[in-house]
Amino acid sequence: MHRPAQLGPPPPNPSSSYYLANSDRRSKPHRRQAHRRLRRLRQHEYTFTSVLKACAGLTDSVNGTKIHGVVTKCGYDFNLFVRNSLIDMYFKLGLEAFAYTLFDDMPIRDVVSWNTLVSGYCLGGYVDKARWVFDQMVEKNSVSWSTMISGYARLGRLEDARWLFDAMPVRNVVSWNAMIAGYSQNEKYSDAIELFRQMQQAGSVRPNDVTLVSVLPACAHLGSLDLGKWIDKFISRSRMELGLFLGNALADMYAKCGCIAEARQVFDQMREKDLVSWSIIITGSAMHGHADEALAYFYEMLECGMKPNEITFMGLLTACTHAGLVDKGLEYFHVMEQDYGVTPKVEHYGCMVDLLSRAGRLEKAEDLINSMPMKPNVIVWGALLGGCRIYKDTERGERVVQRILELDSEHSGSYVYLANIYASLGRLDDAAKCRLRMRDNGVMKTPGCSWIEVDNTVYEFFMGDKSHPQSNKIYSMIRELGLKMKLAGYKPKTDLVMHNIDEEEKEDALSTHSEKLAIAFGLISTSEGTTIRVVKNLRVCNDCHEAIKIISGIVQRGIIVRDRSRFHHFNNGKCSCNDYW
DNA sequence: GTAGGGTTAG
Repeated sequence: MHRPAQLGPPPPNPSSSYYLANSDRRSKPHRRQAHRRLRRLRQHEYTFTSVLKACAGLTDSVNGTKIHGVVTKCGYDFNLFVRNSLIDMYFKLGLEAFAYTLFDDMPIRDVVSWNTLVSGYCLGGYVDKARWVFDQMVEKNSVSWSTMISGYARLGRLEDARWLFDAMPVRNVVSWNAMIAGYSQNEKYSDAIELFRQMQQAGSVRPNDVTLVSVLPACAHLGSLDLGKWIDKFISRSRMELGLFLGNALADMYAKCGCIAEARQVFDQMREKDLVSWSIIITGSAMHGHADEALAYFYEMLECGMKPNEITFMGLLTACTHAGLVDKGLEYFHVMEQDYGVTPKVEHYGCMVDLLSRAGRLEKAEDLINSMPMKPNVIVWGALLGGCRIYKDTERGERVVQRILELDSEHSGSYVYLANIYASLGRLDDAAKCRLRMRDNGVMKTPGCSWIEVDNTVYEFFMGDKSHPQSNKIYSMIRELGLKMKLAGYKPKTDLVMHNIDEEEKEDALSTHSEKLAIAFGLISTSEGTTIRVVKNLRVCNDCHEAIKIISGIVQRGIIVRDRSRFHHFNNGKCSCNDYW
């Protein structure tokens, strides 16, 4: 690739591949000669186009421009294929001006040329321009449609994407993949899964590895283990190769659905592993609280000659956080830049503040924030606020709240925290004022929401939700459990609930938290002994954590809850996090 | 064999 001069002298007039095909039919030797010339031409074409493609993929603008020079010198720059590749390369290198000039100078243009232009506009973020060109195109093929669809999807304009998807005459795998990936990458996970189901119902197109790589993250986020397992079987059934992307996506799905053992199995099974694979298995172990394994994987990875990046260190630091390994965490934090050349980002500082705050070292956490080379964000301060809440350091907490509200006047957690502190200090007027201010500013608390999958369907529950058709049964299950739990000595931890309601209402509010509803639904709709798996969008509250521990003992079932930051495996009245989270 | 679809953290 770096010595394109070796290509040898070009055929006399390479841009004339069109006439070559129809000329020189006078005699056999002539025809043979022409044939040979054509073949040589194609060979050069092929070499140029694939080298240009490589430059585009590697974003290697130095070699890209060099090869453009060679192409011109050999007289190939008006060859249709080569010209298309050149334009595409320049778009992908971000050198739009070159691409436009080349496009304008084309003697002939085909669908591919126009598709390249549309794709180039999309890459530059000019979707509306792309759409204008697309609408003008007389001849369109499925590539044109898919290009437009993913152009919209990349910018989050899913409705426009979907409109085109529905409008296109013939859909192939790539069109389906583009739309599914669009949903998946814009966090519309249920839509991604729904469309995947429609794809199978349509039956005309068989999903390929790319389809699955787009659906698996959706399963991972929603905790849709049934579908994930089905995909795993589908992979072995159709003898698909477990390549890097597919293996990574599958392992991550298992890890995020609470099956760390299966994740490890997939990981071990993969013949090739890259940095992403290692990061997945390290982060996965961390989420399950298996800090030792996360660290072991880290060292194994180093032995394989992999260089850790910022994501790898996020995994390591969260592993330390969830296991309370403060000193280890500090050690890695210091070493990451010195020994591995990975500069800590805000996220890493956030992780460290979290680690220190949870361990009760609030002073040190605050010092760390003040020593940050960049501006601390709401997440970093929020981690400290969490510590203040656990260790009831109200003085520091108030100070932190001020800083948070300076950054984000709509930070709901701060208002709730402040109101609760005032209330617990008996300053009910201040508490009321705080809540009023919250309402006046239009601050909305993120509603707690839990998902559970039963019979291939993911059900969603909000706090106090009564929209489920089996609502009555769910609530009587909760009442029944409540009685048994009281007998087992459980007392609701009402101190973190809003203070403007009385004790009985507080208990009620607690008992209808979304995770409890989901668990109750799981209990009535699955057979005895089945493990219950719930995913929650926020962190599990203290009371729910206690309650679920007891429930797991009463019903003799494993209950696995994934909250915003980690996994809790409840069994026989205990939780895998050892109450440290 | 020039154009379109893909995994990890926050």
